[in-house]
Amino acid sequence: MSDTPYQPDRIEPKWQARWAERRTNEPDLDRAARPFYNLMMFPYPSAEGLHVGNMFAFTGADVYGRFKRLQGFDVFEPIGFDAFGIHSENYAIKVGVNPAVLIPQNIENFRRQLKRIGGMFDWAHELATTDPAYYKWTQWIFLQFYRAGKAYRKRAPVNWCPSCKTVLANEQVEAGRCERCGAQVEQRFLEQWFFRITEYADRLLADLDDRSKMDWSESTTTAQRNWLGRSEGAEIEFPLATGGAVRVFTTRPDTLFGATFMVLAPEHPLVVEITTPEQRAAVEAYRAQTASKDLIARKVGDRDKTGVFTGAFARNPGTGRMVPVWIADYVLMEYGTGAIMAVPAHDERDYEFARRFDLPIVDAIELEDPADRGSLAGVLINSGEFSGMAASEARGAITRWLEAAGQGQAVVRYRLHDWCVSRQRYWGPPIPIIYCDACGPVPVPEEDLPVQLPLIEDFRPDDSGVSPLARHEEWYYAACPTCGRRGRRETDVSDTFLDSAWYFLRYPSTDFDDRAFDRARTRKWLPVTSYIGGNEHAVLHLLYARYVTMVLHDMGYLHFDEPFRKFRAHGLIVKDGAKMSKSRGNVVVPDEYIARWGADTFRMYLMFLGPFEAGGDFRDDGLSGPRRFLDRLWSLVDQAIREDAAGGEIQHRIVIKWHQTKKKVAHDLETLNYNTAIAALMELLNTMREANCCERRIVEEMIVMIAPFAPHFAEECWERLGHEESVFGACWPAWDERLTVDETVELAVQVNGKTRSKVTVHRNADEATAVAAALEDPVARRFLDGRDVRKTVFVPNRLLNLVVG
RNA sequence: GCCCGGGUGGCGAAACGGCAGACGCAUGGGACUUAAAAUCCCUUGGGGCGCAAGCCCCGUGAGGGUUCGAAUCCCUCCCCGGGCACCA
Repeated sequence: MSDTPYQPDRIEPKWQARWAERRTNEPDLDRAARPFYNLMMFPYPSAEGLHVGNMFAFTGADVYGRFKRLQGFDVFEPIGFDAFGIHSENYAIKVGVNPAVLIPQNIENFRRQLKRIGGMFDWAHELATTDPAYYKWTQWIFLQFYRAGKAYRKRAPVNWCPSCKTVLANEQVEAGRCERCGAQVEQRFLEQWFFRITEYADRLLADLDDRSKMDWSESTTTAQRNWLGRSEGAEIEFPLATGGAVRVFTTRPDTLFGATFMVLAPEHPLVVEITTPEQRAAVEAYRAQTASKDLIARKVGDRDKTGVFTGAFARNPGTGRMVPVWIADYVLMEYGTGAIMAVPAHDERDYEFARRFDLPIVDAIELEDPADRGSLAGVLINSGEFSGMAASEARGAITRWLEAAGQGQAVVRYRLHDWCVSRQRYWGPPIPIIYCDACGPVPVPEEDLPVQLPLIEDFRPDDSGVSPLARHEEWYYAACPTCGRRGRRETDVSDTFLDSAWYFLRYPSTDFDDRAFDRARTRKWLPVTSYIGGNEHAVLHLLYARYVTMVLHDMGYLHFDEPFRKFRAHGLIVKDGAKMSKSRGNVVVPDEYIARWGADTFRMYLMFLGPFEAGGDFRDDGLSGPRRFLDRLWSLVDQAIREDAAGGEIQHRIVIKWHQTKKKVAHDLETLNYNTAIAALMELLNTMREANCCERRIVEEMIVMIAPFAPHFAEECWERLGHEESVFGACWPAWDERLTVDETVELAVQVNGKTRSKVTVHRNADEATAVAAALEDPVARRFLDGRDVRKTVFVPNRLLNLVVG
């Protein structure tokens, strides 16, 4: 009889259609017995379509979900689209088509691609952040924050292009210039909305160490810790000669006696007050110069120290001496108190500044290594009563001394800033606030949500200096919800990161339009069981999602305060050793590969090319290996059906390999070591072929084990093997622990640490038995060369090391 | 500058401190073919000895260290990728 060849073109559409028809991938969200929420970071639907990096990430997450399903969990694997934001808006501006028209086309294309790779997505719960039914609730969340006092308005700098007369996002500033017109970008101050995330800094930090709440990749928690940037130190008052005082923050109170001058941020409010008349002109000029630099240039630009003396002096509370007060742009208003005590002897930046302006440098610590100015170690000198004390001890001692004198206190600072959620853009959810001349800012009543983003023809920013939304008068003017008089809508939209900070809460409840998340559904499915995504979101997205969850928990909406029980970051895919980019011309277009090889082979290859959490190198010539494997496995299924060899005697070594493989594949899937799981399956197949074995029990279990990687292939083989139900209704094969080990083992025999021979002994043979076997082995004897064995090192079932003199 | 990853055959990569190079790609050779493709079998880290079975030496970015034993642990350094970046 002639066998059917493996034809992915035929079976992949067949199974995709059947999954949709039979709702194979839609768990019963209300009655699931063993819920498992398998989440992956939803994509931004670009015009280019899914790239190979997305495919890699989604496939890896899908493999895990399918594995959990085979282990008997009710897996909910939703997908959606993060479709608002600057990328879409810029692209829309470039091609001159409204994003509201473009985005649905892109989503349609993404949906097609996601179906094509065979993801186990529950399409019944798809969402898009641009859908009014979704952003209604994004706006609702904003209002909850506003009511709870967690959203507030403040003036904050933005990048301003004086030529285009518009606000620029950081991405639109290139080397200090507007990416469109090339004009020098400036800072402008606008009233913007902020979320008080800093209030939660200590909790966001503390949970990172709580394994019961967060099983996360170490690299990700480290990134968050650094971003939160906790530092312990002191605030110290330096009394001004003219009255009042400058408060500084320092992490090094032990260096107080070395503070020979002070520096304020140029925008520090005290500057105007303290500047002497002689210095006024210079100070004003410097302040103007700083303001003209854009936000990025100031931070990243050239680091030559600049600054101006204010003419004022303040008293160092340690030494009692008067020190000059300067302003300089290396001191940032948004950190600490916006002012520092400068200790040039023990801080690299202060040192540079002192050298540049010829300011005094006084050692406060005897350094062991004078080159290492910032060292925390050493003994205090020139420090009055503290001289002779270890620096580590002095940090607390000087702080306590200042506290007693009412001139300072211990404080903890974070580098985390409050979250600016305002965007002066078109393509986002309008912030649901109406400004009324009589009542001030008034929240839009919840029953009036969503505040729909109007479809306007001219969505581009123009030189009028106002948001495109403000030009749309019938939208812009709205009745004040409090007094009914004519008010103006907020024209800022909210940050895309707010959309993505809660989407996982929405998925299980997309079928409810009267609540953001249903209480029972949420209780059943959340927090998320497993979350997989890129480490590029290690800080912003993951931190904002944690924060929003915590706030909603504290308001009583959620029963948990950490959203992602387990998080794993996938690696990066490069092509032929280099990062993919259009300019290099090495971008992999996944559709072409899928068309040529089939989705299953493509998935297998992506999972095989390297460890999932490390990523790997995509090579065109790598796909043939996994494809050959599937072809051979297909033939083995044919053979199993043809010969119907079931229940017969199986060679012992095959039995061992079989059970070892089941154990290893399960373990490797759990730890996301997909590449070695596939290798183990290849080994088992090779063993079967060598022995010409097509035992049905083994073949069937191989099909179940390959199913997470090659779901269409597995379904088709499963059907051909006579099963009517989906292979995903099967159970993950159990293994017998006793059969994963052989009764005899090969022991490596080393002489003086070098492997020289092998001996076969019984499993768990003791040392005496092993030594006896080794001493009889001719090869080992040759190396012993008649010398006495002085010592032996024995590792049961592994090796024996004979040490001779 | 700081913080994370990495550096192993021709290539992608394996390896609880215990036989380095599993698995795959690509080589080279052979079988089957009129032929090619596909398929199947064998070969393949480098160097050396041997007619042969086989044997020896070297080898995981560099240099030190710990250990009976190091790709793996420790120290110093070099290179690559990613992130943060004047955070007091």
